[in-house]
Amino acid sequence: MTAEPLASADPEDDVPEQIRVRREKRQRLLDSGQDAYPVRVAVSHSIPALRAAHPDLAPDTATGQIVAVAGRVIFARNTGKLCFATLRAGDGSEIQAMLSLEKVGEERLAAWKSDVDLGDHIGVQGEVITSRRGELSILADTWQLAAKSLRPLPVAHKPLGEETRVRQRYVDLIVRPQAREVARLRVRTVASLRESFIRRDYIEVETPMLQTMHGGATARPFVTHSNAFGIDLFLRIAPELFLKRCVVGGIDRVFEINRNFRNEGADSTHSPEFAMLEFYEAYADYRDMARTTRELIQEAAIAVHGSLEFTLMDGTPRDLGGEWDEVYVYPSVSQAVGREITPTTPIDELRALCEAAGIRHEKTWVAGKYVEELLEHYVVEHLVRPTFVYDYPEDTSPLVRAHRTQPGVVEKWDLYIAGSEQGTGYSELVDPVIQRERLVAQSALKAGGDVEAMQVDEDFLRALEYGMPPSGGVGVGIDRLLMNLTGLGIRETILFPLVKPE
RNA sequence: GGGCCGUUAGCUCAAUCGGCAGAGCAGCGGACUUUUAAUCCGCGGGUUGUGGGUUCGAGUCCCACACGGCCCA
Repeated sequence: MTAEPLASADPEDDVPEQIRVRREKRQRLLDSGQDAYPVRVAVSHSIPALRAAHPDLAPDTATGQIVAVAGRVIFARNTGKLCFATLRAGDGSEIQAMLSLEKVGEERLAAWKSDVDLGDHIGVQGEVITSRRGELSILADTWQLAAKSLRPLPVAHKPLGEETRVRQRYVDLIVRPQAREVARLRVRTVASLRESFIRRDYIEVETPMLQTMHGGATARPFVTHSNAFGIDLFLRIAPELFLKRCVVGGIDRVFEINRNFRNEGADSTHSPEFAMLEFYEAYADYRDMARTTRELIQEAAIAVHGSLEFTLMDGTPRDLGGEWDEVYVYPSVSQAVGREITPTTPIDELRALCEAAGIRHEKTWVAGKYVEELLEHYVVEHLVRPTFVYDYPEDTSPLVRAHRTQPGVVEKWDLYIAGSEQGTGYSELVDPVIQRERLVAQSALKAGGDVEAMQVDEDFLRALEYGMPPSGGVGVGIDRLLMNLTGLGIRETILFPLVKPE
């Protein structure tokens, strides 16, 4: 991949000065028989390993240990006969390289000054020492370029603009230690979830991302096309219907952590593609699932912060400890509006309450939708501690089982942390006849133009007809969970969020 | 979808009433054997998001578009 760029595509004189200078340095190296991108550079120790091996050497110590290390030059201070450079490794750890005239000789010192720029990867071999100021350093006997950087790094001490951070995450990762930390935090969170599931005898599965029917949630899907089958396919909006097929098949405890795609707006809390955890457990109900969900999140918090009480990156304290609060939809709305609201409250009355509260509404709404909006307006925004909100209206939850004692209510909870939705859990609807009725009703909405309504998935219904054991199911947004564990925006927790092309 | 704000050097940002487009860092040349955002001397670096318009003169005013941010729906 060494082809010269087309002159017309990238005229040499139309390139910023600093890039031109670096290209010239690369060419000069190649012309003199050196390699700007060698296939291999000797490394005997990682930077973090050396740091760990020498935690507190006294200033001006010579260890006698000869090592070879490599890293990216993120800082350089050249003096006449002694040069300093800070090398950074991928994990963010740093070590200083010192290049002296005495050790490397006149030619290599001059080459260092003329060839090496901030951002270059280099390798140095030499003795592990500490400088007079006590900085752990490699006093180089030799050095070589490991990879030439053709673009200047941004200023290390001014925060990079948000758009550049998102569009050029690789640069963000180079210059901002916190960006790398977030990437590692995500892995720790997901690993903790997996470990928690394994301890509970759950099995992880991967179900289709490309689906012939979209279902399992109400959301507008992305549509794509299969040339082989000659049909349109949907990118999944949820794995739910396949995970339930698993439970029918006898995978009694099943979970999946994977991407969902929803063809909807993108803002500071929504991404068109997002990571989702769903899990299902046979012979559990929604209360069992709430307990498991709390434990999973608490275990993740311990894995990430070492404690259930921690401070977010923006300084806000958060406490996920103990049992979590519980509230109930109809009683809490009743209390907020000052009169009893039930599943039989006339829709006109609910609409009037919404109007009185200044809630925007639409004529097509079912009664339960008004109740949920009142809930959101009066109750949810004030939930600070983690809270399970129980027992939702039946007409807004087509896949959920009816409450075992209360008519018009389903066995569903939403989990809120600091006022934002973190997850949802159900006692699943497993009666195939009722499920069919609900899906048929959904498809009628779809025929009426509702792009978010579900389709009648005959194969899913057939699976249910074989008999699905009573089960609980939960969905937890992974990106949301990371936001709740860190205080970051969604564009920070997702490494490469979707952005419009430049 | 609507409203408001923004887009200037590699990066972060200035530029008064419409009057020579600037700073810090980074870069280039020079000095310096213990620096930590080194210091000192000198020097370059711009299609001011794109396209129109007004004007003797536009980064600045007007229109359209693109991208981004905030608020509303």
